Amino acid sequence: MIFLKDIWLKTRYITLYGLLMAILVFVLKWSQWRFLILDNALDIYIGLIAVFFTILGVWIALQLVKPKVQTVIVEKEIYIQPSDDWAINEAELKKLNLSTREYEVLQLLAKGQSNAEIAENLFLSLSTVKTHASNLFVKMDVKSRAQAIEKAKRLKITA
Amino acid sequence: MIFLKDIWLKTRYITLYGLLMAILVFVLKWSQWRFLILDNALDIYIGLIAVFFTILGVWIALQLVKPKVQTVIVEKEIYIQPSDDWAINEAELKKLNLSTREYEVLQLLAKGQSNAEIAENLFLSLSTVKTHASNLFVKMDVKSRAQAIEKAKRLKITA
DNA sequence: GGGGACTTCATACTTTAGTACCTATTGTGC
DNA sequence: GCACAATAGGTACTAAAGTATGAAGTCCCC
Repeated sequence: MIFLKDIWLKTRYITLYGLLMAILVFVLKWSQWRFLILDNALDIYIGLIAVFFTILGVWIALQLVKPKVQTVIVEKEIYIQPSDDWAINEAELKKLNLSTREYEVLQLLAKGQSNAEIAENLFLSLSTVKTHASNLFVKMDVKSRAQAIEKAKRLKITA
Repeated sequence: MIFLKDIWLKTRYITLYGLLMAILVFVLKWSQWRFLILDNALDIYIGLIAVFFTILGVWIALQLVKPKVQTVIVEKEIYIQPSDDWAINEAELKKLNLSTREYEVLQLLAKGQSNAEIAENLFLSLSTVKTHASNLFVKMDVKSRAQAIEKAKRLKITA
């Protein structure tokens, strides 16, 4: 049913337009006899159609117009330590023998993110993040994320 | 002349629309004779008008409608080199306006200690440590000890 | 001497974190 | 093909962390 709803949402305007056209054709077919009798009324007839379809066109356009996206850039101060000693990094990192995913989790964890936030950022479930974090703590020989952050910062193994 | 130009700019769409209508009426008046002969062609005639005015409506709407503006705020990170590595410490610390006890708690917290451990080290109850920590987080504008540690290390306000 | 901070502690509660254990899939190397 | 590591995810539980609110004492300053 979700599938059908999706199609409806994507094609609703076209569908509505089609239906309107169909109804209109029917109305015209039925009403043209009256107008053919009152031959002089053709101008009015045409005028009404013109107005109607103009309004319809305006309406369609209003529905379809894509909102323009205006980007506002807000400056945000970020303090970062000037990288002087920049090598211990690799050596200590290898010792820990972390897997790719574990390291990725550590990166975000060391930025102070919660498990839920990490899960969102890495497109993982909360369970998986917890599993990775738990394994990470064992490998790093720490007992909490707080200690993990402290150690990561101390060993300079964070990006 | 500027005055005239101003009026033109403000009313150009309406004027153009009026002109188009006038031309159309003329064309219709002239052409209806032919269509009245080919009576069966009325449907096609109506159809063409419908399509034409729909398109016209869309065009008018696109010209007149103010674009929907959707504002997206993007944070631009500006990396600031903390001036001289080992003095910001004091400056940043003062900004936070921490009390003595809060700062002591922060010290241990930033070493990765749990609330219980901090309580032991400072001879406080767990409640008190939690209270200090909570107030600390407010002053530091963070939401968890993880963020507090990260920020403390980044600002270099730990002993 | 009263108001305002800081400090200490408590209770009650909600939310995260963390652990343990299990299933399942996908590459990689032997 | 199969073992193995890595990845992803689930349930169920316990343990911390964090919030809210209130109470009480100390110290200092106007």
